[in-house]
Amino acid sequence: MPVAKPESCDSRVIAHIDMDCFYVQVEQRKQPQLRGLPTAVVQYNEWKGGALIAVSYEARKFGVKRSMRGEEAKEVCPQIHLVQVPVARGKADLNGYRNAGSEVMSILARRGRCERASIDEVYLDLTDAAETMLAEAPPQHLEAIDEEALKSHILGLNNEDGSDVKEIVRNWIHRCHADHRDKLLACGILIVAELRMQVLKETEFTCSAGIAHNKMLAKLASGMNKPAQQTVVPFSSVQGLLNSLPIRKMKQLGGKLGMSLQIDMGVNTVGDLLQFSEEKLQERYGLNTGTWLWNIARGINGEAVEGRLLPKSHGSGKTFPGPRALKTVSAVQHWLNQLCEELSERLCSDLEQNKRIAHTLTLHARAYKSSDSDSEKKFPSKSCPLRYGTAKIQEDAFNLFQAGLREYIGLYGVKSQGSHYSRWGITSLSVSASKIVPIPSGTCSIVKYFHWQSSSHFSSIQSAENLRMDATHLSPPGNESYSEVGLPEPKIHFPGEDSWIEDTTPGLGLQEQKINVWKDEDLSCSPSKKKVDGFTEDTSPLLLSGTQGCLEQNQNKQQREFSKDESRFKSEYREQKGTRLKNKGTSSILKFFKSCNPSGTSLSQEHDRTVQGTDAQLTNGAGFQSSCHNLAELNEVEVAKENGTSSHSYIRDQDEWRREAWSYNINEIDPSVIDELPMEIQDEIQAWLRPRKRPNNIV
DNA sequence: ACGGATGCGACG
DNA sequence: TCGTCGCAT
Ligand SMILES: Nc1ccn([C@H]2C[C@H](O)[C@@H](COP(=O)(O)OP(=O)(O)OP(=O)(O)O)O2)c(=O)n1
Ligand SMILES: [Mg+2]
Ligand SMILES: [Mg+2]
Repeated sequence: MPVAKPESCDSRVIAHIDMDCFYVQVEQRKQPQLRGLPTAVVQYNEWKGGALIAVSYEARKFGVKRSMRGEEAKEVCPQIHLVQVPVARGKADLNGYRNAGSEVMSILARRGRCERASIDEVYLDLTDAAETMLAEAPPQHLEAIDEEALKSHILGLNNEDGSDVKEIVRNWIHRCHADHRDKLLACGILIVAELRMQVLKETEFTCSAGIAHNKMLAKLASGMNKPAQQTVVPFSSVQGLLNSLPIRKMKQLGGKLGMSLQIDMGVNTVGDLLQFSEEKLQERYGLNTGTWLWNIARGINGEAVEGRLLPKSHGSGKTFPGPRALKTVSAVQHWLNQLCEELSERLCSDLEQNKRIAHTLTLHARAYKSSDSDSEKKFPSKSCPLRYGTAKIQEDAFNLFQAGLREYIGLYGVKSQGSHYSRWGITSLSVSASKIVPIPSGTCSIVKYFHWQSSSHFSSIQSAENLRMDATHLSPPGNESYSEVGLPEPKIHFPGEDSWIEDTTPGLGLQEQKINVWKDEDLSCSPSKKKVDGFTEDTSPLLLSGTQGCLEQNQNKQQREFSKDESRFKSEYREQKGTRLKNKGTSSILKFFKSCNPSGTSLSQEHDRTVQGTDAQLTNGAGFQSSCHNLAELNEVEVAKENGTSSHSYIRDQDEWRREAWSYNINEIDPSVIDELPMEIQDEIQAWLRPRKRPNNIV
């Protein structure tokens, strides 16, 4: 499964940092009186006290475990404090934890490349920082070693046996005879200790860390001594560590693969893997996995730490177990609306804070079918272009659901829902947004070039044509092959339920309105917005809801400044196949931004991946106040213009879609702007220009 | 079918 | 690509 990479002598300094009982700490920061007490975070208190998803170390002493029920926990630890996960829109709301995780990450990213590995952990590549320290201020010459560093656990050292451990650690850090790799790890110890102290000081959270020469070992080490400790894996201790390590403890081997190794191959420890040749492992588990296993057995893991602080997707979902399964279309629609509302908020936050736009909306569902106790059938996932705006997301998600449902039902006969309404039940629903790319807004001159402009409030009602058109307006690298599931199709009739749905055939506008009305009636749980006019879908400004990292806020201010500019910039991009700019690769622009954006307070790393072939067509009303709202409208406006000026046919094949999405009209770019760009960018742009003067691909 | 809500990567 | 699956926190 995991991809393998080579590297004979890997001397990188990699750290893995994992927050201690993270959700608990987040709640304890909110309620400091809970600190030091046995505490757990539960979600959905109603049933058996809710399920535990995080447990404090005090509570763990009593045997309290994750996935216990609240009531169980009370049994083994009567004094335990159970804190509920916040609920919004009838579902768990994890945003507080996400934001807390972002706080931590912005600190941990200070000393080297940082990869968000989960909501509470990151990998760091500290190689450069360690090398620099070794050259400029080697630990050997330091008189005072930080106390936190002295508390490190160094695998393979004679510690844990009584004598003065800190002295031993101090000696290990200081010693001059160490080989280069150990010296680098010694630097890693100091850097990580410092980072962890900064995290504690600035967030009040403790964390634990592993420091090693690769991600696998660092991850392994971070979990060995918790909480609030750090563990180092010198090269010399690797084999000893792995030889006795149960195979399931290795990341990626905790499931079927690990079980297969154990049962089919008799591999109980990672060391047991050494007996098998790479070919043997490949033969059984495939080329990639085979090589990966062979390497893992030897402590080799060349996977790079990706520089990515932000998630690649956003999802919102809920399960409806057993008797609670959704059995009517309107119930599904209700919950889809909730999920989409949350998703839309988070997309809006992402846009504001990180200037990123998501391009694909996906709906996942699970269903059971009690027709002939043949339950457990796969409900197909469906995706479509993502249009911003809560109501649009809701509408599109609902259409995706209907498309999935038609398929799902069709698989065993469309007829059956006629007389006795469907026998299906939806046991889980989720919507997610993916293909998230930064809005290109590179150098200062480019930023100036993009005048964020105001847009008036248009109706959000869209024609079916536009619904297709705006799909690819702002597009991620190479996508745009979308099926028609996003198109409004005749609604399925479910007699006896959802009566109003049956007469929504004519237009989206009607349906939209009805949805809103329905929402208004039955959705009192949604606090912020009460005004629903048929058009403006979501008037609650997301800006107010965020407890967002202050880091990005600065950039928002910057954008607000630009947004005051009334003038308008517009360009269309046209690009030919083959000259498409890649996210990674040899783009000079990419290199340029990489070299000039080493530090920064924003979690957004847009500059590292600028020039996605998209263009900023964003406009913005009064400041940024309604930015999210306007974005959706803007898409439509631009599309409409596009239609008018270039007379596109909206019946095009996928290839045309692709070109469309990447295309722009170079003639509308002011040449003088190019002169302001750095030379290496100018070169590249000049290279684009010539081949670009070509006839259009459009009719 | 009460182990929920998310998120990532690889496969075909 | 999309959709499915595995694995993870
Ligand atoms: N099955 C899981 C595992 C984790 N989490 C959430 C709650 C945790 O607090 C957070 C981090 O997961 P960890 O595995 O890192 O566990 P903790 O941080 O809670 O404890 P530890 O100190 O062992 O890392 O993710 C979750 O919701 N569901
Ligand atoms: Mg943790
Ligand atoms: Mg974790």
